[in-house]
Amino acid sequence: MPQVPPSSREKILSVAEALFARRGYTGVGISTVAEASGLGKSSLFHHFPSKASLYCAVLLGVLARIESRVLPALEKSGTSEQKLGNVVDALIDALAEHPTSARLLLREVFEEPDPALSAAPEAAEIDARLAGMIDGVAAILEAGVASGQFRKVGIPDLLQTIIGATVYHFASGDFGEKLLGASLFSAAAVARRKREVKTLLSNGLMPEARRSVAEES
Amino acid sequence: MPQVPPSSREKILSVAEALFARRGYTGVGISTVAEASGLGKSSLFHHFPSKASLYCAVLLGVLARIESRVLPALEKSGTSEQKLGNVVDALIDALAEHPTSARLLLREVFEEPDPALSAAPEAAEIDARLAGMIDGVAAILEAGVASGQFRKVGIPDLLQTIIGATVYHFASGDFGEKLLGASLFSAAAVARRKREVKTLLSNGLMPEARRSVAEES
DNA sequence: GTCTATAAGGGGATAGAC
DNA sequence: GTCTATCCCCTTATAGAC
Repeated sequence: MPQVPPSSREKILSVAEALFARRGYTGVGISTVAEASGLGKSSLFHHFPSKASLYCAVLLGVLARIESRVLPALEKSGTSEQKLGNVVDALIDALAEHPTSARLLLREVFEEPDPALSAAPEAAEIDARLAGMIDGVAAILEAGVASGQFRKVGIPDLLQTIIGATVYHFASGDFGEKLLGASLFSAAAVARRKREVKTLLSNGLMPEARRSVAEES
Repeated sequence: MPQVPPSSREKILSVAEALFARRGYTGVGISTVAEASGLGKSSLFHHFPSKASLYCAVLLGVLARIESRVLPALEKSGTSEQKLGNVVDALIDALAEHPTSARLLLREVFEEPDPALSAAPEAAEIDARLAGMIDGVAAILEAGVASGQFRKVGIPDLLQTIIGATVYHFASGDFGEKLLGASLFSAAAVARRKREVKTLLSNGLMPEARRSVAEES
């Protein structure tokens, strides 16, 4: 957290992140971001040359925050189950840290990008960094299947399920909170989410009749 | 499928469904829908009084298609595992039937609705019908836990996981296809998705050391 | 680094001819 | 039931004063 008052650039980025997460790229106008930042419309263009570049800057910041948790977790050693658990913990911590992260990530993953956005020079980098993290998780799953620690499972399908269980979950906003009857982001809800996802995966991926007396809370 | 050429209204609905699914409510203009339908902008307003009402009409059509498969599946009897499997099959069939369905549903579930949309009279009905299906699935899960056929699991969290594994999966578009290396909607991909999701859930929800020699393809 | 002013175009929606 | 023409507002972006 900044000890000094945030620069205009930081203020714009944080305001834009909140708005883009809620309403999407096309749903937010530059003027809205400017007003919420306490600036005039055209002052914004002094800091970011275009709306698309502002959006990309927001997204790169989100990716950096996620990577700072997930990439170290990918390096940890242990059984395949432990390694997968570490990554799930790290990813969920990352997504729970800022309520905007999962929403922006989910949009990036399923939404057809605006022409202005796909033309942006940062677009390729964003894709590559996302793909890098996914490849890291895929490697853990593949090793687990190859070593017999996980049953034979479709890796891409499992990746999709993991993304759904994490990114979608923390992106689900009011709908998810209505379903849970409570905040998605409270410490208790985040801890429960980690436990539920890891337990489902551990049990669901177990290769044979090797179930121990797993932790039944 | 229609034996007669589609009416303008049907043409508009199908065109709008494709566009809204890809680009979202704010990402699609009325003029785009009109042109793609082979009509002028204002002819569209003869069929739908506003953009919001067109969007709601699209969404209600999607919901009707999903309900036509999921609601009957909710009535089938069997073990909890069989009942859950039937619903997952039905839901995946429904989402695989039209590539637009999952995208529109996912938007509905995670996106902040445009003011014009939340003000629409159909909004409450859309929410209610979505909630109805979710309640039906929740009832199956609760009965399974209560009877000991499923281990003790957080129902809302599990619902979120199921939504992620189905709705998110079929909404993931190019990203998902790049991950799978093939179409999300081919008969083979759909069948595999059903199998992977049902197997993960069956194994993951099993209460104790009761694993049989589950089908390893 | 922020502002006012303006450009140039697109948005949803309406009126009225045919 | 479809069209042309129009209204008014909001959009991104630029120019230039302070």
